[in-house]
Amino acid sequence: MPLTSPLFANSKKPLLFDGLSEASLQQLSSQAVIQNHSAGHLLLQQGDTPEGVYLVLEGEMRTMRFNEDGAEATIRLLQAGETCMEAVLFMGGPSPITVQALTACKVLVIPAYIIRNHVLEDSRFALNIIKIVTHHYKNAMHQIDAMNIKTPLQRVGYYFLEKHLNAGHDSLEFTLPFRKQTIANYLGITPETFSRTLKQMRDMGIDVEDDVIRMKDAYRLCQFCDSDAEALCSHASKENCGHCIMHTKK
Amino acid sequence: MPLTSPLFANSKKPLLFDGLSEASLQQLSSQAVIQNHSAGHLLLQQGDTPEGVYLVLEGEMRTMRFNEDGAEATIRLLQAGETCMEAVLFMGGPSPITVQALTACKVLVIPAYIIRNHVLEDSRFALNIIKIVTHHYKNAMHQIDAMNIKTPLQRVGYYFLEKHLNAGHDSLEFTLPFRKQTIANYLGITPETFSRTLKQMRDMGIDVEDDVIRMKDAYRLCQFCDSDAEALCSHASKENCGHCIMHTKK
DNA sequence: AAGCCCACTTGATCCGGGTCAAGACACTGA
DNA sequence: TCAGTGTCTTGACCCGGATCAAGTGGGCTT
Repeated sequence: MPLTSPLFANSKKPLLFDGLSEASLQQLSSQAVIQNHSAGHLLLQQGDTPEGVYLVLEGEMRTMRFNEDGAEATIRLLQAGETCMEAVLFMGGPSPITVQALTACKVLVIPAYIIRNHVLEDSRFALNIIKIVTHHYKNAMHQIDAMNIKTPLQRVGYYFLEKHLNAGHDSLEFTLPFRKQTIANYLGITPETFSRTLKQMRDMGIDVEDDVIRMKDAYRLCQFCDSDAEALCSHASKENCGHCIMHTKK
Repeated sequence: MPLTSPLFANSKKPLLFDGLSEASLQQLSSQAVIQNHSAGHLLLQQGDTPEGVYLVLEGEMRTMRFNEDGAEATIRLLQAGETCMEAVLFMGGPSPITVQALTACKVLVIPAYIIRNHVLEDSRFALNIIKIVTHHYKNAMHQIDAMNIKTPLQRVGYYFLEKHLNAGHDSLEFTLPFRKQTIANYLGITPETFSRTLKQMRDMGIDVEDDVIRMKDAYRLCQFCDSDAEALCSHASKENCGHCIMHTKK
């Protein structure tokens, strides 16, 4: 299963492989296999030994944690082109997370021992792993303070702001990448509360029609900005944009 | 500032330096400096560019995130021998976290460029970084599901279980490593709720006297176990310990 | 077209943890 | 010895989001 094949036609090349030599890619892909899973299937459960890194080729997946009493917390939501379990392979011990297919999925599995060996052999690959894990960690920190100190409106607002910046600051429209109840769980709120929060959004000039979000102007989400989002904002460099909460507070 | 000096007399050698050659340690320490900070001082604020990795030599620190309205969420609590900012250096962009001295502190600072270069030169160092960051990430995931799905009693119980396993399963006593309000904030609850939760603990045979926790027997915390804690439990290998919730549920 | 399913919305109620306020207790220093 | 200070505890109240329940509407099958 050569990684040079047009596997990533529909998505950008995974960061995991960024800047690697052909030989390096060969070695990584030598033992990789493709799996197909149906919606809802659990690829790996909390407590299991992880078999390797999963790269989503098609479909949607999520990583999560289960409670004894059945409650669940979503850690990450993955789309095609994204990987998971890179971090878990280096934690030692059983997997702290469960991996679930949200829709029918096609995934590429790179065995654990290949990954672990390759880190020591290719320093660029090691750097890629570090970058990916730190990125996940950053998101996790956002989740933590969201749960801790933010109201549902702020959580949804920040989530929207990320999607908005991702679509380009000047686009007044973006689409929710997952089902609403999936996003709600990721944000640590119930679908009911999410729905009620969307109503508040409408009162703030942010129109919600099914999964399409339309803003009256590009600054409607500025009140949810923080220093991390600001770093992604194309208007932030203009010294004082006059909108962003980062600039208006004294 | 040679890292081979008796800097770590009071604590175990940091994982960051584990298995490194003398030459490698030399290179890392060549530009390192020692700083002293008083209690409450902010070594680095959200949005700043991180200067390097902080290694706590003496005292206590924490990493956290601030809200616009002043609320704060603790990400990590650090004691002597622990490091922070390794992850942030590889995230790109400004620091998403604030670093604060909880008590008077002595810290060793290793400049960012030294760390970033060294990852590419010493694969063992890269592996250490990966292990540290994944470990932080694992803790972050625990925090996320704790905020999401656990009651205060469960959060405190799990925190206690970790400390208990850390002190050795057969020790019936352990000490809270930080002030109660500090731990409360880390767990995402108020000091009042933490205090009330401790009262519930007493009813469950777990005595709390100031910062010393005494259990009637070694199995009082088993109900808070999960697959991650189980991996650290010396009694888990006995097929079915008959206490742990992991074994008693069908 | 009818019936069903599913995602989402809306309404009504409830309760857990936050908030505010006061009290208990240890430690400090004059 | 006795204020003064800070941490922790306890009590009373309140509110926001979870929960439970019902309603809406689109898409599917038969």
